[in-house]
Amino acid sequence: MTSPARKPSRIQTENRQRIRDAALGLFATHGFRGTTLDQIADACGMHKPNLIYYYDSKEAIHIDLLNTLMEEWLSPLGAMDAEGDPLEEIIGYIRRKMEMSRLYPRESRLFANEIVQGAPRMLPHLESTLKPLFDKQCGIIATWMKDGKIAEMHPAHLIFSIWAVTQHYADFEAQIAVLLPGDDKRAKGADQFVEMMFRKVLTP
Amino acid sequence: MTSPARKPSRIQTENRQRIRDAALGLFATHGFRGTTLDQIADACGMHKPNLIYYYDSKEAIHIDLLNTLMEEWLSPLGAMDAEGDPLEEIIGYIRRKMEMSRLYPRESRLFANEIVQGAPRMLPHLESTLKPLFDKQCGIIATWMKDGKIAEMHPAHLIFSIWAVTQHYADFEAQIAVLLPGDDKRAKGADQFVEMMFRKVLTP
DNA sequence: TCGTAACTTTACCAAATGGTAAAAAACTTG
DNA sequence: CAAGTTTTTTACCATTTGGTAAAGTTACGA
Repeated sequence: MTSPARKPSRIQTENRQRIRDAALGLFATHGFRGTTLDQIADACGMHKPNLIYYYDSKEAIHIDLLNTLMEEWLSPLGAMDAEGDPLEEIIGYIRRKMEMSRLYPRESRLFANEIVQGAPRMLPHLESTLKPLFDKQCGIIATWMKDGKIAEMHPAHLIFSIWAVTQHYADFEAQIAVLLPGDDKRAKGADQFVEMMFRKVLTP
Repeated sequence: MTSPARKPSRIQTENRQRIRDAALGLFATHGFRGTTLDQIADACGMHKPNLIYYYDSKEAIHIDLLNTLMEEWLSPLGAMDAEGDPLEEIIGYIRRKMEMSRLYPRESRLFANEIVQGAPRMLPHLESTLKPLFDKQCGIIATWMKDGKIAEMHPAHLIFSIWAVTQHYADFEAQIAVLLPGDDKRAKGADQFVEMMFRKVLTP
């Protein structure tokens, strides 16, 4: 009873992408319930029933977005290499996370919304995809610590604090913009601060 | 044209509180648009029109919540005392923030939702209430640094990182629960990690 | 180029939702 | 306890919203 699953046409690929791009911005700033199909249709210059032609439902768009983006969102974590220099591997990870916060704030906020609200559509994905990767990288970090390459601490909480600090700049940008106006050197100052902070924490 | 503004009756005070309490939990987990008046009415055992008797609109409930809670939410920041011991003042602040993350996760998520979505109903309040306090406390921290009591760094980014790390435990609890199961000693481990981390960062 | 499959548009619908009107009930106070 | 005020309930409404039906249009391979 499953559909033939033929290769999607050029138009299909393009339009699905247009929909995802429009939906990403809207879901990120208004949340799932706060975004309407009409808004998405407007934002990508399509008509509402056309959306449903490409996606079964509003929820299907949301789920597809989460699934599509999760992979690349997590890729920097997996890039931490057990063979590399411990301190530089972690600092490199932090730099990439800061860069992502700046380049992809929509993605950051999409996940922030989802998880703040209890991850109703992502919990299984967290279990199956994030958890194993997380455990593996925690293991690598633990080894580095045992070998005395970096200071000893709870690896999981270390990763939490990296996520918290780096993503904060994307997720809470509205607040930061009020408290630290004059956006010129804000990003640079943030980068420098965060790197200094974690270097200090990680140095044995 | 303003109403007489008589002292609210006992029933009024009680019922407004009931409404706020129910709405807090719902707004925190489903966001503003994701929460319906019917849900709030259900959660506090009242009928929908009764809510409107006490609050002009759904938005009025939300705004009242934000305004009511902002004060106590920020109070620990203001409690940092210029006369106290610098390191212990900041660590004390961090401890209070961790405690609040544990005791009042609903409040934390309410603000997280609001700010992730661009603070549509709170921007003026951030400008008028948070900004002055923030600037003042940044000044105190800067003085401590100049006096060599704690390590030198950008005070604003220091506060951001404290907010990020402490609130992360409330706002992203769903994710943390997946990645670090066995909730027994989680809170204690988090407290110890965060305190260790900032002590290290702040020590000159 | 012709026929068919893929895609788009128009018109529509049922349910959900924020809110109102007004009657009924409960409480307060002289 | 009676009169007036506050609070609660019932019935209702207009709009919004996710989604459908089906006709119309375009793209594309034989």
